[in-house]
Amino acid sequence: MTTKQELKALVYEKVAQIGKALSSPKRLELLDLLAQGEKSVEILANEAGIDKQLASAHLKALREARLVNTRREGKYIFYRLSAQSVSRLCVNLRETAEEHLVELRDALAQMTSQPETLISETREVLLEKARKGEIVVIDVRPTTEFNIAHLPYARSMPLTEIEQRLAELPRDKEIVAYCRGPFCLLSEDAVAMLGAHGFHIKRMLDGVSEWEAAGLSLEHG
Amino acid sequence: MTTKQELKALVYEKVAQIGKALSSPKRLELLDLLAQGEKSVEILANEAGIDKQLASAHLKALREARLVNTRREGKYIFYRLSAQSVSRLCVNLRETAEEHLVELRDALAQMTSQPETLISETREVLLEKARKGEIVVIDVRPTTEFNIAHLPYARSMPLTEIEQRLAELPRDKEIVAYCRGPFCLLSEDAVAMLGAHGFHIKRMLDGVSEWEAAGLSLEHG
DNA sequence: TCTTCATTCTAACAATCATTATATTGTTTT
DNA sequence: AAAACAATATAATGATTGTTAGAATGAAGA
Repeated sequence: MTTKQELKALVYEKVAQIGKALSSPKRLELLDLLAQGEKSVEILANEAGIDKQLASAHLKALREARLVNTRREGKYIFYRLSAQSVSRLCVNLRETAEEHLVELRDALAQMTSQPETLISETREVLLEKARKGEIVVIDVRPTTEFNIAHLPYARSMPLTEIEQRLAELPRDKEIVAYCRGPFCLLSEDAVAMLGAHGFHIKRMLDGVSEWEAAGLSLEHG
Repeated sequence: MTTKQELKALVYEKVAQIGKALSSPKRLELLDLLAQGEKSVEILANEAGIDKQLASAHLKALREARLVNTRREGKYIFYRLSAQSVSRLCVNLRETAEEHLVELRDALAQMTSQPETLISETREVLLEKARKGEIVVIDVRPTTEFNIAHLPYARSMPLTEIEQRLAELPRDKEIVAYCRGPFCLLSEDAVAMLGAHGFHIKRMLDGVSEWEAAGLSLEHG
């Protein structure tokens, strides 16, 4: 028979298993990517900049912690977050890290070349401006990710296509770019590019996870 | 010069550091204890059932992740959570673990000898009943923890003192006991003891962290 | 100085990591 | 159907890191 004390130890062990899953930088990066929608191992490996078998090993750890699920489609295996609560936990972890670790805040500040291009409005104000058409919100992630979920009133404008599609963007309005979240560099690149072409471009750090974790709703499809 | 890619890796590394802090069962137990209020290393070691140098080592890891702070008072060094966001993160981690790991739910169910003594009301209903005096809420943690923070309308009735203080408890009303949280065994013991004496006793799994994380307010002092 | 509380150091052991090589599984071709 | 192929998964490796217990060191108070 298992004593209460042993059960208590077991219970903490299980929670620690989730903690362990969140204790590797690469796994956190994979989770951030998965928060954008389901992806195959190959895509995840490419986007995280690691090789396939390493990605597979990390994904196995995440699967054993039940943070992700899989689905087979032909040769490919698609991974996805097993629930929305997982992305909320990731956001919570990141926010707590940001709150407590100065080095993290410093590194994040260094990642933004032009801090003056960061928007300062609250999410609600931004949403209202977008609704009224006073600003144009562009989603610079790949189209597939946009199609799964995106911010209200956002227009899909993948970083890879921006230069060919400059004509679609207004020159008299402020443009706000966003991407996968505060650690993603896509919107940073978009700001550099559109800024060089003379647009009024700013960026926001939220991705869909952060937006949703703040209690705001997304658009799908 | 550090490239953007290196900064990105650094940033994930820092978040993973928080994850690492949360990846050991003993550290999670220490955090749960600290969520009740500040405690010295010796007290923490005793309550977690480990020796001082091990407690000290784990606390060092938590301190390096900036999840806890210290304060010296004479010979003693008191540790405390560095912010309320830390206990919220712990609750979030535990809830996500509970949601995803069946083994955890099973173990938790086994920890409760009499599942029928678990209350089923929502927090709001319980609060209202306590306000009206329809039930008596008892806090079975040590008095020091009660004094730092406790649930509204709760009465301090440490497990160690219950048997001497039976006369203070009503026999015609439902009594609801709570302790440090869902993994704590104090309220379970209180139910066994008061049940044996013929009281209408139930327990709730919330501790002060869970209560507060649910957006409800606590009483202090 | 002696006692108590806490930390640090050390060393053994266990767990985790990235890498390389090999195996599995399902698809396509013949 | 068998063979070749592509996408993942697993196994084995050495390097690194984490855990733990014991002994030694610090720091404060009596």
